[in-house]
Amino acid sequence: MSAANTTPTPPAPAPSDFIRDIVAQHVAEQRYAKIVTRFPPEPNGYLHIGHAKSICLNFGLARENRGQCNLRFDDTNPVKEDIEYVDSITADVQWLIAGWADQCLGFKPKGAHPAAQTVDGKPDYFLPAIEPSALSAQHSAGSAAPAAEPFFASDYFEQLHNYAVELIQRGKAYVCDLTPQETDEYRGAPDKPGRESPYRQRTVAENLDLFARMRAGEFPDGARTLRAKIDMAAPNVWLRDPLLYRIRHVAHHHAGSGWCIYPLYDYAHCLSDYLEGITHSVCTLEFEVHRPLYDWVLENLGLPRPLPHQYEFAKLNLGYTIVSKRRLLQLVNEQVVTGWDDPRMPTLSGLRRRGIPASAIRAFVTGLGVTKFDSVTEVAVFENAVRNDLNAAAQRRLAVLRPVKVVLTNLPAGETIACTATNNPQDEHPTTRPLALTREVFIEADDFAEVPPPKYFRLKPGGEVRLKYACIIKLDEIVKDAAGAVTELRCTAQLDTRSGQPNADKKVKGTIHWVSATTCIDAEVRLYDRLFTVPEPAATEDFLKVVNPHSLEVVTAKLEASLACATADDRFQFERLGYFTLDPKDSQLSAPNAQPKLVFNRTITLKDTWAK
RNA sequence: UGCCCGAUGGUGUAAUGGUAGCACGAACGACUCUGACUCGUUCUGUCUAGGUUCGAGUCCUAGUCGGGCAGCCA
Repeated sequence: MSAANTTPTPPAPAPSDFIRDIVAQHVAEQRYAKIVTRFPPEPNGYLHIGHAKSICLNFGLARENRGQCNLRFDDTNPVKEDIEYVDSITADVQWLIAGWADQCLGFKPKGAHPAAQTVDGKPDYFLPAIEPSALSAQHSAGSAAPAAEPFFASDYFEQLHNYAVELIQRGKAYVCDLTPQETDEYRGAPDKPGRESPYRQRTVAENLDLFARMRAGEFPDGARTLRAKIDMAAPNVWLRDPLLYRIRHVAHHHAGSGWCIYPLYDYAHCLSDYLEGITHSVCTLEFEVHRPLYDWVLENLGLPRPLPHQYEFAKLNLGYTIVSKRRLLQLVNEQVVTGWDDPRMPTLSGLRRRGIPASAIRAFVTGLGVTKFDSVTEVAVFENAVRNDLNAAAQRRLAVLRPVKVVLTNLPAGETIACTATNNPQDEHPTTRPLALTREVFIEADDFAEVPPPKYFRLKPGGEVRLKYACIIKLDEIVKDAAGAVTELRCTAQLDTRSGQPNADKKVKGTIHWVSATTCIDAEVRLYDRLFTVPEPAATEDFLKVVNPHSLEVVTAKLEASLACATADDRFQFERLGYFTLDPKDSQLSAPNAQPKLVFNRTITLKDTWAK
């Protein structure tokens, strides 16, 4: 059974925050027929843990109000975007919400564009999501996979263009010939009003003609722009005749080669929301000063349907972590990591490959709350959510990372003693598996000390320790090679201390893990540690200088034989060590005519309160 | 220094004019065939100054500190 997708969502306390309160009030007032939110990434990088907060908020809002949340690519800048990112983002979102908010995910019919309609006698465009019931109906009808895809702002270029023409006709927008440098100068400064462009008073006819010629490709990049006519003296600089369209003679990864003018965020985003019937447009704090512009565009077009509104919250900052697509791209480009999905990366792909369940990420971000306070969350909170999830989900196994050989001198070679191990003591009705104790076993190097520190519970000269699920052993003799290195520990096994035997209840202070030297298998195990050495890497002068040089250590470990059948969906706890999972990329489970190659990633260590 | 936003233990948050609570963390202890889990005890908080009020973390004013905004990025 796969632990990856069956981890039950923890009994989440009904979240409450200022945005949910607003939505709840709108629901109570019946302001909208249905709550519709959206998650609008730009396809210029992979999604990371910070996006998880936004995804869970937007999909949570939809889920809690029987609404919908559209996945929409905010792809209005073709020079920075790529189809690779469209695919990874789509997969990551679906992974994160799987089993939780699948029914809320808004897709549109493949290839669909907003349809012209009439509302209250006014022309309008609308592109609603496919009803989830329609999607599942197609499934059960046995037809091919429903032809659905995410939303793309670039699918609205035609409508956006029509709205721009409308704005020009209303005298609310004009074509400006200022160069980029001049535009900056004319804008003024936050504490100094700007100056009006000399092109501001062009006639509607002139603007219409020029805008048409912009679209027709008559002018080079940067020669002209379309600008909103608002107020060059506004204290909010985003209201100083902001740019609506710029000229870029490049093809678009989704829209093709039909355009050489592309809309800017502030113009495209609010209208994309409107076209999809979004009711609550939730974004991060840095867009707060853009909200008046969001409202201005919609209000000045006289649109017939209820308008969406923007609400802002503080994005996630995590200790010892970089949450910035630009900087993560740098880590990839400079090969500090092996790729966007390197298990040390805070990307959703990296976390997934590392073995962190989606349910743990959801529990983590849900517990954070939603506020307008710019904060930094300690990694311990995230790690706690991961351990919490995995403790309940993971199958226990025995594995030795740094082996030391132990010989049980009173056990004849070739004899095996059958033991029984518990798969997960957290289960209500735990299952078991057989384990074989043999004359030679491996134990963890850390679990033996010739000169033990105070309060050392493990194996020491003359001391006793329990081999978990087997019996108590006593260390009689330490064998070393010529160089003085320990080669073998000779012990006596107290077989009557096994479960079910007369002395089973004998207590020793320490219990350690082990594997049979004759039946164990070898595997590569990758031990990950945090990628940065300081709590706020983004705040340092050069974050590449605080990369942890020990973020990855690779060992060849000895694993109990049952692990040979592991699958990439399994989550394991190697007892007393931590949580591990098969690396889905580098493991070769069914290599023809060859031994399967097992590569395990350490997801996270167990908590260790025995400080060393 | 123009505009906008924010401030509750070490960290993240709750309390919507009426007992400052929860989680993480830390310390100690109990339990333990995982030094895990679980359980128990303890620790630390309303930025400052005024005002309104029977009563203020909450409302008002001023200040302090922090964040954001001057891309033809999103």
